[in-house]
Amino acid sequence: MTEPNVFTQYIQKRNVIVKNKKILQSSYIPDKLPHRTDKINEIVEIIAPSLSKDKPSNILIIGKTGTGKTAVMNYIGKELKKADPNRENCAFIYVNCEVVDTPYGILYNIANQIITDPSKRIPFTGWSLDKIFAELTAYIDTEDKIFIVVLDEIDRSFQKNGDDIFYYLTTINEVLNSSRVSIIGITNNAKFTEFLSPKIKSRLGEEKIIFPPYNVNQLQDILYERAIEAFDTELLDDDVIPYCAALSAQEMGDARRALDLLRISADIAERNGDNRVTAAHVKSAKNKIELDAVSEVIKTLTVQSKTVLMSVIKNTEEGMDVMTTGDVFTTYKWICEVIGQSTLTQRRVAGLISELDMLGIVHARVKSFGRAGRTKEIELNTPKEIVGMVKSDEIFKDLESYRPPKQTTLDF
DNA sequence: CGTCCACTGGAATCAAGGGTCT
DNA sequence: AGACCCTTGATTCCAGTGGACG
Repeated sequence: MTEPNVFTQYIQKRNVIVKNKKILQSSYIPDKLPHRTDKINEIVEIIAPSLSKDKPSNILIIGKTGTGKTAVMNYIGKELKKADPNRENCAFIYVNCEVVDTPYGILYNIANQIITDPSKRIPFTGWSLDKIFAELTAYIDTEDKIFIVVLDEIDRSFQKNGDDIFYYLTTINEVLNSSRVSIIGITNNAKFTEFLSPKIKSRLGEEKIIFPPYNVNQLQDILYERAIEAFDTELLDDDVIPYCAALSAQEMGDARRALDLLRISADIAERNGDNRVTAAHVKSAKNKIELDAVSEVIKTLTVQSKTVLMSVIKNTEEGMDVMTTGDVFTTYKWICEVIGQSTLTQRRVAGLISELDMLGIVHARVKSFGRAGRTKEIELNTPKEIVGMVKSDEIFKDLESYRPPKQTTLDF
């Protein structure tokens, strides 16, 4: 037995409901993907020629978040490895463009999955893109196989960097002698292709596969499939899975959400020391997820962004429900002065506000006040807990002790 | 109906900071 | 050490723009 320690009481108190946590993780690749066999077959049919060194068509996979796009591709990758264990005929490369969203990063990732020789690895910064292109192309051509490159969340990269890398990746075959590269792009933005240049558009979308959202029943099946592996299902109330499924079905059939919901519900139950998972746990799990999502975003904000957000909060507290860019900027300048931070230009602050809007932290709409000008109408759109979190941030500690200059006079 | 405000949105550019290469 | 390269955040410039006011 282990010696008693600070964790002992915690571990003992905890009821174990989930046998295997990993299975409920959305990154886990199950052996069975319910309601996706048709899509799997479709894709397999297209890329099967790669096993005999014939280049398959490029594929564009379109579908909302949590419709199983990534899971299906990873599953196929796993199966491909089984079919060709030594990567003699084809190699499967997966890059998530949301995680690495710079051209350099994407290329670096692809290259280092292909290049096995440690001495030839590409440094994570420092080279020119041209050089990586050249090096990668040369390396690929020393082999004689089909490279299947999966670019997940491909639209993220495109938004930031345009289509240069896609151009390179789709034209690479013209300079290759022995090997061939085929691209599988995954996007959740159906309109993504509209913004591509025509040439790349037709190349990338040689084959298109649409992943429709799951409906309630399908979500239930998916959850159930995982639940029997992960749980002692006796410990789940009967209405838990249907409830999780129903909640996520409202959110466009997002299976990832459904799984998160189930996992966190069980987590909360365990932590409370309850011995069953109930619908009430699901409810609090839902709240927790929503809150976590926002606080995660807040944490990664730059100092300047936080200051801008703080300005919006301050203005709201001063009784301004809606405000203009100018209002925010005034407060922003004031806050910067108090906490001793350099101020940005109004143009930049306006940009930061737009970013906060896109993140859903504030609500901003451009509105014209006629002759009184045109500006954004900004509203705070954040739960209390988050506001508290921002305010308690260390960078604003000077602000608390500081008494704001009286701007409005209210006589009682 | 035209004017004109107070910004917006986009593009080009800069500076700093990460790094490699010779 | 100096020449380059990429990324990121910030800056500068400038041509719009919706609609209340005159």
